[in-house]
Amino acid sequence: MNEQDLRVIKTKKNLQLALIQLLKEKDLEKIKVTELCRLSGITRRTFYLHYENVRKYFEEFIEQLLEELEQSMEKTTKYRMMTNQQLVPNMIHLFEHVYLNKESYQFIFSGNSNFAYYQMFFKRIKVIVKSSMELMDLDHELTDFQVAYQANAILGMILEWYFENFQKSVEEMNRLLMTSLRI
Amino acid sequence: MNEQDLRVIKTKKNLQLALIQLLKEKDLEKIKVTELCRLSGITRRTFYLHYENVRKYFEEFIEQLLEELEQSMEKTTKYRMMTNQQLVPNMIHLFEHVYLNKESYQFIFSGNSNFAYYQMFFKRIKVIVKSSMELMDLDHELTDFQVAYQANAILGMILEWYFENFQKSVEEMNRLLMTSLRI
DNA sequence: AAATTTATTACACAGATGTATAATAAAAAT
DNA sequence: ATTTTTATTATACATCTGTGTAATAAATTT
Repeated sequence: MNEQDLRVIKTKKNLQLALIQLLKEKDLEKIKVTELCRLSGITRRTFYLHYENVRKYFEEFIEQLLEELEQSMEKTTKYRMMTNQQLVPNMIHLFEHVYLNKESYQFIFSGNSNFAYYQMFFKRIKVIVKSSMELMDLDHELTDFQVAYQANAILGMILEWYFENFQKSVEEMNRLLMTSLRI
Repeated sequence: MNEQDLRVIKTKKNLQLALIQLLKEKDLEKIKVTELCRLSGITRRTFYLHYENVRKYFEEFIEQLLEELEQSMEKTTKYRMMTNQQLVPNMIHLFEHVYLNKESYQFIFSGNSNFAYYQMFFKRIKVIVKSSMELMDLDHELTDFQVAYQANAILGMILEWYFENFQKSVEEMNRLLMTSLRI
């Protein structure tokens, strides 16, 4: 499959439009390949030529989010390095990114979602947190478990935010993260 | 449905035996209701009279694990309260419980698993961590987000342990948790 | 603009899901 | 021990999944 081929691009665009619409209407687990294809006007056979199953399709969808998330977190680290300042709430861009992509996170964190998606976040945030921790704590030797601890702690706050239906503001979340980091 | 009814008990027992066997043979997502029923000698109709779908069935299975997990974590807190000692590695019983139930956790944390199962752990550990934090830090006012942070941090270590295929010993995990708690 | 490549379709099939209905058999209540 | 209750079964049906094959049409290459 040539991802540059106009036909492929068109197919995937139609598929994504259908997905976004269906996500507004119904639960993740209720979205069938059949329906996705009917709505996007492609045949099921075409879908299966691209993806093994629905989960693999969503993973591609999520990969796009991860790119953005990475950029927003690196923004924070880079700024700290350049100005050599201590971390303050308005330097954090993570929650801003999450809030802007609320709808997507709403389906990723839903109970019907697949654990593989969460793992994608866990793994990516670990990489980011690790390089950030290494830059800040040059003297300490870091284990993978300390990184996993910190990375998942942050994910815990996002998850809690999701459970509270994103009621707290981005600024409030930034402040809350700071208090936990200082404990 | 009367859960005490001998017929129900028999049905569920047969189902669980079939599940455990199938989990050894194949991936979680590959286990079909049809197969589960064929192996346990019950009809598919009976299965659906008890559970909405496979996920709901697993949730019941996991609930049993959560009971044990809760007890092992409370053991730690209670001992601390009684002896009024500072937390030391050999007081932690959490990882011991996880290790003993390795097989179960292996399927809960697999990529094919459902995020709902993880959420069950998240929610339960939050409750436990909260009461533990409140007992220790009587002066501080706790937000749900601080609790979520700590609870998920611990889950992060378990998750990392799973990814490393439980190579580290229970004692090592206890020590590793201590270092992260002190950061 | 014509030839070539290849993504998409149309159609078909075995097996799975989820649900409905009446018949049956096993347990509980009397 | 008999009656009553109800969990389980047998059977059937519409819909969905995942895959195979040959025909078609759209894009790329020449």
